[in-house]
Amino acid sequence: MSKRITIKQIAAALHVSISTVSKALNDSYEISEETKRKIQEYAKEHKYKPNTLALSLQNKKTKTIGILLPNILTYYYARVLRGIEKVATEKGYNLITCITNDSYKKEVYTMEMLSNGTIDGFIACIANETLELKEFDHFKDILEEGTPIVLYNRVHKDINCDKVVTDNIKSAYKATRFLMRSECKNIALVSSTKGLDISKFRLKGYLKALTKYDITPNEELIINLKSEKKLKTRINEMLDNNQVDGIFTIDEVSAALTTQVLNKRGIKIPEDVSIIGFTNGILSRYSTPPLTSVNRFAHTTGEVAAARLIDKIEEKIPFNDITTEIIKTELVERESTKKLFIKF
Amino acid sequence: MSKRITIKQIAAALHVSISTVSKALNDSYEISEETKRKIQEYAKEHKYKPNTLALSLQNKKTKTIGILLPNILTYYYARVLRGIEKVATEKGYNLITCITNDSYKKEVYTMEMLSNGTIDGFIACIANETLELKEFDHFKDILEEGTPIVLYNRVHKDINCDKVVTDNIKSAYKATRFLMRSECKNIALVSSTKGLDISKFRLKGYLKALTKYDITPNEELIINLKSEKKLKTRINEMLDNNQVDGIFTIDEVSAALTTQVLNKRGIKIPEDVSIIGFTNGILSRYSTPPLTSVNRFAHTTGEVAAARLIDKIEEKIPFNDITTEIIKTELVERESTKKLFIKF
DNA sequence: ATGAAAGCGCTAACAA
DNA sequence: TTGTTAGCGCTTTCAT
Repeated sequence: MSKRITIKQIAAALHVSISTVSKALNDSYEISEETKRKIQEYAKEHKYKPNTLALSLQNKKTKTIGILLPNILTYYYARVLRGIEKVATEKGYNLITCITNDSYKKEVYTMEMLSNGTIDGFIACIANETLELKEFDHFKDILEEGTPIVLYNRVHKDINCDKVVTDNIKSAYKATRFLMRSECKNIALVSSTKGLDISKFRLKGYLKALTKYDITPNEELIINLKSEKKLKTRINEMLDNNQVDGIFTIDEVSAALTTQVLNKRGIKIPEDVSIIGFTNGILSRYSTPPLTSVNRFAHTTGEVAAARLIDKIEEKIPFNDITTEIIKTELVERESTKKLFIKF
Repeated sequence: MSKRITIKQIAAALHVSISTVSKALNDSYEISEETKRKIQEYAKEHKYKPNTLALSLQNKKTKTIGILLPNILTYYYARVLRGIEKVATEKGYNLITCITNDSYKKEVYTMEMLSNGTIDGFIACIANETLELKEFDHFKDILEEGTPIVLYNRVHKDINCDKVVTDNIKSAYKATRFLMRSECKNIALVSSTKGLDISKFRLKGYLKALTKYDITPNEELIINLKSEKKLKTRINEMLDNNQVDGIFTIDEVSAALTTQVLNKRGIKIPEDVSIIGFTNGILSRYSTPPLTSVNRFAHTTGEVAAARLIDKIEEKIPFNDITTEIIKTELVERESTKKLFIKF
């Protein structure tokens, strides 16, 4: 257990000054080849590694980004993280990752903790609780201090910083329209994320599509619950009392549970009922049958957010140049919807 | 954009010395109530936050743990991370998370990067490539330096440090036995992770169970591929030419694809064929039908690893006290296997 | 009760 | 070409 060696120790061992060692290790032109060689050799031999902390203290730059995720078990966030990680690594940045669990308190605490020189900037998705409380002072304070923040997925207009979002309304509109074009007449909506913005916006897109095509929305066909707990029961009830030939599921869990219910009832997908999902995650790809769904490009979201933040940190963009990037979506056709012969 | 304030600035503003400010902020008994009040008020007013970097440099402790994950999209690793995160937060530690993508180079680079004062210890899952190359010097060097490491899931005997693992052989044995007890005679194995230790060990457990119950393993019933690419084709071939009434799938993706194939062929689960999976992730829970599978307690794995590492860091356990913790598994019965009436 | 000074590991301006 | 010194933000002896 040989502790790490410092520049000072090298200096002492080689009877030169500390700054000579520093310069030699940085390959400065000021130092003679002879001395450089000697010092570098000694350093290598003793596995010298510069102390990052000391460097950061000096440069006022840590090359570290703080990431806030509401959770990591949802495929979407895992993929966003992957995207961030990719460009961060390319540009030599490390990631400090914190999972807020959608708690306001944890979010505030974490941001306080990290905004003291530990990180150069934040990439964050606002916790649900924070959004409900409408308490954004911690974001504002940090921006005030000159630390850049990029918000993704969940944002709020009161926080004046860069944002990367998905157009939920438009995407839901397109998904619903797709069902109509594949000849579905009675299109239901199933959600287990009531209360979240995404749920609100996707519902809006669904309603917009129906209205646009002169279909009066039927309340009985809209299941919008806060959790997945009673979802199966409600879907069964709906199917007991209504004719349904298309279902737009707002989140992956809803899609999976809907599929399970239909299967239990002996309803064939897509022959009897078509299903279209949102968020093209692992559940969609590997479900039986594979699910047609809206791909959100989570990975791109992460990449864009990271690139933007790093540009801000490195002052390639002025701090006050604020933008909102909208990541487009794409419909991935699989086997849970009927093949369309008329393309549009 | 008002930059962060330092202790020095407070001292200047209040015409006291730096050390007085430091002591006052730390509520030292040496300072008069009067002065303390004045200083603390001023600090609060100007939102003073101590610079973590400077503190870490001083204490030689960063209260930060480096986490190495082969990937984050697999539910298992996401859950391990969650477990680590939980205890780390409780004990006031931050996490620097790095995804190695199973690359040896990235693993070495990351560990080099972080082991320079940035982190107090590592929790790591060895990258596949590293395991293939059998190159463990980076781990050994870091341990030499006195930085503790806890390895989880994938380990190697040449690395002498704390470990947290699953008993793959035993678990696979139990899963296979379960199929036999639910009256399956011809039990196939499907894997898309050939080459990994997990694949090797689970296969071993499967064979052990067959042998134990006097069944001669049939090579035609063992599909062990390196990726999921040709998996469906191979499963179809197997089903074309063999009688199969039980399938042990070694990973979640194999389970999902097997389910898709059976469904396409009109084979009923579990009436015609029972399936049992490994790793009780999101795919198992939400598949149609829900999958009976071996639960690995990924969350516990993370918790145990983190607790152990922090104890090491805080020197509650001597550095040389090395243990290997085996996390037990549990079979979660769902709908992809026949109900057993004889419990065991 | 307050302050001066050294030091954590390193860089960089300046001097020799 | 090499060394001295100050300083990054903070804590902690040791004087005063």
